[in-house]
Amino acid sequence: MTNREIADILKRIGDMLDILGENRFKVIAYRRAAENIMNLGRDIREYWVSGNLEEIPGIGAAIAEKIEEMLTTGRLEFYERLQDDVPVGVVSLLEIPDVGPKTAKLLWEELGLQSVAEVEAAARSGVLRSLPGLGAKSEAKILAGIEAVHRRSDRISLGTAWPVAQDLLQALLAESSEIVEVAVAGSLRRMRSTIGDIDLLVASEAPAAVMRAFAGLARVSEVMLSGSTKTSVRLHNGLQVDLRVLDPGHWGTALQYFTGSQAHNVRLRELAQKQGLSLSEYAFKRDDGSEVTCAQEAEVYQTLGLPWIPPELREDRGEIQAALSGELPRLVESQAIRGDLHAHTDWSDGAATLADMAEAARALGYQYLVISDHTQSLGVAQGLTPDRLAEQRADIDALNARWDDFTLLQGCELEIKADGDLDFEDDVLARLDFVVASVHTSLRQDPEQITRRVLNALHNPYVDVIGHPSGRLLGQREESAVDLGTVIQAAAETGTALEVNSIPARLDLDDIHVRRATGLGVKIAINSDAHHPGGLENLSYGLATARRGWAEATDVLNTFTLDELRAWRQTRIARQSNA
DNA sequence: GCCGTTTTCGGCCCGACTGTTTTCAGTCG
Repeated sequence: MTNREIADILKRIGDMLDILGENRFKVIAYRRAAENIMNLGRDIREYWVSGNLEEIPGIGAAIAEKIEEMLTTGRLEFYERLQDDVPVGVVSLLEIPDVGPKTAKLLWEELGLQSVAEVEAAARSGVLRSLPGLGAKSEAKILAGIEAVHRRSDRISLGTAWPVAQDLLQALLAESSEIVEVAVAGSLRRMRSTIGDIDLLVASEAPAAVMRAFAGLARVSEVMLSGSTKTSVRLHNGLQVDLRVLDPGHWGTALQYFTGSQAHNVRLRELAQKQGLSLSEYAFKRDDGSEVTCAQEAEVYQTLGLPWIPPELREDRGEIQAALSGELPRLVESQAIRGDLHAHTDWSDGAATLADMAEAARALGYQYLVISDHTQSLGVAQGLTPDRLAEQRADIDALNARWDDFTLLQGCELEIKADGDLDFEDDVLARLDFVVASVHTSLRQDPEQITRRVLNALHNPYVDVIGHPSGRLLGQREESAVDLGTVIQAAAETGTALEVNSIPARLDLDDIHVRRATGLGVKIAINSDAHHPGGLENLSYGLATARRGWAEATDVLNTFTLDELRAWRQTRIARQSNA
């Protein structure tokens, strides 16, 4: 069983116990364990084999025993027995917004409903309103929630949400003069790869006026909810946006709170409690009722004796412990990026010329740009033959005479073919300045096969980086079956770098595997994979993903100067060729 | 069910909003 399968079962156990009305801390324990397993970045079997399951945060003797049973037998008796008490179909009712454990239990016990479809039918026929505690409004709300489920209101990508949020902030500032501070909060500020809804935060002395202005923005199609501190709207494009407006004096606690994550906040509040403080989005309260307010976010952490923690780290993945012991990473920043190692031109499937891509990279302040057009076997992308590659080299050399502060490097995005062979012979690769090798075809191979392909590329001394290693396309395609744990191990041995591809639908490697890779000394390359000049700017999303993976500048290949980059490649080729 | 710069037992975050409520439960983040 995979990490995800085990985590899914533990999470569902949490849901079942919740519906049964079990001790809520037991429920939280199962959910926390599931979350931490999803965050591992390595196969849970490794912990099991070495007898270290209980080293995973949130996993104690009881859950460790259950994991062991699942890994040994592929089943879990406890889970199967629970299904006699709560059918899995009842758990699925929790997917409906505004239906929680109590309502799910009610619908099941009173009406025998065990699927979203059955609840929908019951709601339409008007029987839900007869249940104790439910009325006509609740019935309508449940129906609306089910329609939202049907619309498959999937999470949207970071690259979609970020510009929308910036636009909304600008529009809000233009509409209202009563705004003291504005910020993006929530998972968007933490730069998660996908976003459920956009959270905006405003500090103002006139909240009602600000919220009226917000509800009146042209992009807003519907006001879903409005209270004295919070307004939720739906935009014409279907996105949900929550706006909170708070007093400027409470800005620090509010920004901290609404940035989350929820799990991070819970940890922080537990820490506060140990210090005799109660933390809310408004203030710290002491037992005697006196308050400590924070106008700046850093003051919140300072009050608890912590350094400020960057939003990208706030996922309860050990950041508070690291902050307590003074071991927070010094995350890589955009100024440290000296170049981009993966970009396409009209020589293959890009939209722009070599010169246009180069000038765009130079305008970003880069020292170098690697042109990595596709190679011959990727026909759909007009992949280059060795001959075409030689012609391109002449053009690149000619262009390089233009600048003394910038260098265009010739690379390629080398096909790792379905049988594991590479698309060029070594003598062709040796003439290039840089090589990114990627899988684009036969992504549905079984784990052994596709992992062997990537390992083969890793062991070629001329391959510098493995491009978008998992092959995922967020919301469209699951990652391939490639065993990233094995790939990362091998990269640590060969000295090959792994890419964090910055295309918003990819963000691949993801944050969890970045952390695992850098922890083993593997260099990562944060690349735009741009197919037009504007695409270079997507690199900020890859950078954020790397930061979420605790990456420091020294972990990132493209913080190197051009000389360092060349030396790195030469040294690695020499070492790997002798190995 | 997990966990420990007070604890191996007794804790485990905090508030807004909604609906069906005569004082609060449920859900959400």
